[in-house]
Amino acid sequence: MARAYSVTEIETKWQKHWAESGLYEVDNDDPRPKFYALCMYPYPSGSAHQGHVRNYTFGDLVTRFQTMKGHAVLSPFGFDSFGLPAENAAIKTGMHPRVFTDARIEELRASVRQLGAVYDWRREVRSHDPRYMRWTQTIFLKLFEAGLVYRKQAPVNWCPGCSTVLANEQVLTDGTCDRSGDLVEKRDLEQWFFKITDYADELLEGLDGLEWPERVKTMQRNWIGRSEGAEMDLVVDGRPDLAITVFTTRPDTSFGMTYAVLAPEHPMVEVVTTPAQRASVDELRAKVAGETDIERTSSEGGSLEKRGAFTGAHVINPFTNAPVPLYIADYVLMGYGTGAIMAVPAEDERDFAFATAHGLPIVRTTEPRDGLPEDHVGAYSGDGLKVNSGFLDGLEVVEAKRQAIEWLGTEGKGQGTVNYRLRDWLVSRQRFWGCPIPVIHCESCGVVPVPAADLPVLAPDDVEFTPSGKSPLASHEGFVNVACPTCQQPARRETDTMDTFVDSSWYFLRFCDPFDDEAPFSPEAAARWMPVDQYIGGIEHAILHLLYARFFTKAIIDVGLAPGVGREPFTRLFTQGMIRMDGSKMSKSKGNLVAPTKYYETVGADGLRLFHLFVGPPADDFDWTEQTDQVIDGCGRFLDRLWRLATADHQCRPGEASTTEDAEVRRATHRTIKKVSEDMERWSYNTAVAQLMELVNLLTRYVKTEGGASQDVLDEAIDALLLLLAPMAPHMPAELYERRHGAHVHEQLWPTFDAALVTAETET
RNA sequence: GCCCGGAUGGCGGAAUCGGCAGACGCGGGGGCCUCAAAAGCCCCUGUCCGUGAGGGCGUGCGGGUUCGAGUCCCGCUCCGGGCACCA
Repeated sequence: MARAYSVTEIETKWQKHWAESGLYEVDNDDPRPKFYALCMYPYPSGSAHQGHVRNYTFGDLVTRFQTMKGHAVLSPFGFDSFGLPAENAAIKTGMHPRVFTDARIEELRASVRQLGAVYDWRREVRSHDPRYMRWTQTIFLKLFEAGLVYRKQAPVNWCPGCSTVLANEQVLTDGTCDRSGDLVEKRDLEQWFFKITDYADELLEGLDGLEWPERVKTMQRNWIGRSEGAEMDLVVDGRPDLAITVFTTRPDTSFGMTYAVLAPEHPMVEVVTTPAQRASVDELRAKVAGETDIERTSSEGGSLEKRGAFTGAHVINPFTNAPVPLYIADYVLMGYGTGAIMAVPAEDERDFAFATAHGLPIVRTTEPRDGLPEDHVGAYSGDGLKVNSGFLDGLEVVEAKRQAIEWLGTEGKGQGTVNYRLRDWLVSRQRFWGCPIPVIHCESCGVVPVPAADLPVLAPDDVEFTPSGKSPLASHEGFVNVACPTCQQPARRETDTMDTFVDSSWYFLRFCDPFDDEAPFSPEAAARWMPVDQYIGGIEHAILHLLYARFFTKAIIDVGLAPGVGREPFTRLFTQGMIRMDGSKMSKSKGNLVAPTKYYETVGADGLRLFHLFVGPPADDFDWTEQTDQVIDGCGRFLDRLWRLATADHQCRPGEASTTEDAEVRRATHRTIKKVSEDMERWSYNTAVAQLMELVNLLTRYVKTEGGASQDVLDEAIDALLLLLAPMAPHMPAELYERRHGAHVHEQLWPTFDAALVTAETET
């Protein structure tokens, strides 16, 4: 499309100006009130795609808007530059991951500049920079010394495609890897963990005070999965020395326990199974061992009879002293609670189904006040009064729970307890392109931290990237063999690297003080800028990154590295919608990217940015369709109309407003300032753009009025338009404002409106 | 199964606190300008009846509250997302 002005010339000119003027570089002693605006730092995958454009358009808008509102805005940029794609490229092409990554960073940085987005580039942080790695490793060791990092042998998620273990959070619901899509296997391996479970309660409670999308908070709550209940010991009948601990959220139903169940992997299975039942128990255990989690948890997992087996043993119900049979069943999971349950078929759906299939008794312990309906079948898990429950009879469920727990404590048979779905964070990865875990294994001294003076531990460059499925680090003798820092005897270096989510769990703190070479950051600098006032990113990080970063911030404070810093890092979170094309997410892997580049030549970065703001609510997904190019052209047309309006030689009357039309235009101008200001605060950019379009439409008619427009009224309106548009589509307003006033639009204060002019004329 | 969202013209969407439904844009139709086209400018564009003035209907479906409901309440349908043998 033909444009009213020279897009490329103007955009290049202003991008150069912003880079050179230092307007968006802020120092830590800046006297203005602070505002920390942050987009989630990207994995450098090459030139920016539409998802980036959308993200950085929002972020840049916030930065420029808050600057015009008089804030010192910290707006940094960096790169989450460790990760698997670079290593896979190395295996494929032989190119070192650093060379590959640095080139991708260069591309992304350039294309972000082309968008007209402004940052304090002096503060750039890259995960793989030794100056950053040093502090990632320092923090790791601080957490290690504080007991928040530990090593243990555990059944872990192994992704064959990535040749490494994964955190629970990286395994999708269907049991596949969130990166490669491969089916994840269980392997028993010695691995490194962060004790995120120590923070489960704080991570849960902290959510209440955050201005985050409700669904993100809900997802985190579900993921943490807190449930209150009780643990109690069930003594094995005839073996007073043996007891099985079970967890229940319904201790009030204990009198209705008619059997108990162990997870097939439970260590007690071996001990209690009678010779007569050995065969059927082993058969079920073998079946379960051969199944993936999906097969096991699928509801079509076979008939219920086949999914459980009697162990031959009985356990004593502590409330009734009666023995009940002990089963194993695949519906009880070793990974949750104690791996064993008391079964109350009358008040639990799964227990009911299992009891029915195995002919086990069902004893009701809760009656709703109005009784159960005649046709009621199955379990009843609602409120009511206790029956068949000894000393609990007649009590409400809540009170019965309390008294049952109290009784367990008095009798020494159990206690109230809380269980979480959240597991500790598995952070070790058997990969090369990540931050090395800075410890040394010594036969006599055990696990020895690398001394601070020797940090950072860097991976050697002379390694071979072969598709062997093994980390190049493990086979590099020069890297592995090292003297123990404590006893000087030959020792071996740890060859695992950290999950890249560790890097992204503290980068926002480093941005506050990125030049510090004495510490990860100075606590004063972090306290000055933190928390992030507006965090912007994709919904895909709702659990992983956002949960880890919250945990890390708290842990860093608790090990003494960040006194005075708030415990919640992100006050306000905005999650932008996805861009879809043909029904699936627009992404490099789907191969359905629409490169932004071609639009820079037609409608410019301004036009493309305006499109992303205008297309719909920022939080909603949108579909890239055949119509999209026409809408983008429409945004370019709007910019043209404004350009012509501001530059054409209109036949104007000099001086102030005098006609009805003048008054109407003045009112419209001030209403627009009010509306756009409000819309900016509430993330309603699509309506803000619409409001600007309305004013341009009105002015287009106004300059054609009989007798001419008032020069003052027109100037006021056009200046307002340029100021309001400046955070959204920054180049063109910068150019016009300079031509009109010889000043920089982004250095002006955000316009205010005259309250007397915005009250609509009342009609009945 | 449980928990969140959502459903408005041909399309994307607007209506912020219960007060003119459809702002703004795209698409479509007509006109001006032009030798012609592009660009630009102007007008129309929910739907049905009517030549017209005008009128009927209309925010997924069925009820309700209210002077007044896209918006609030009750009961559904469909779509999207999250969680899911979690004891």
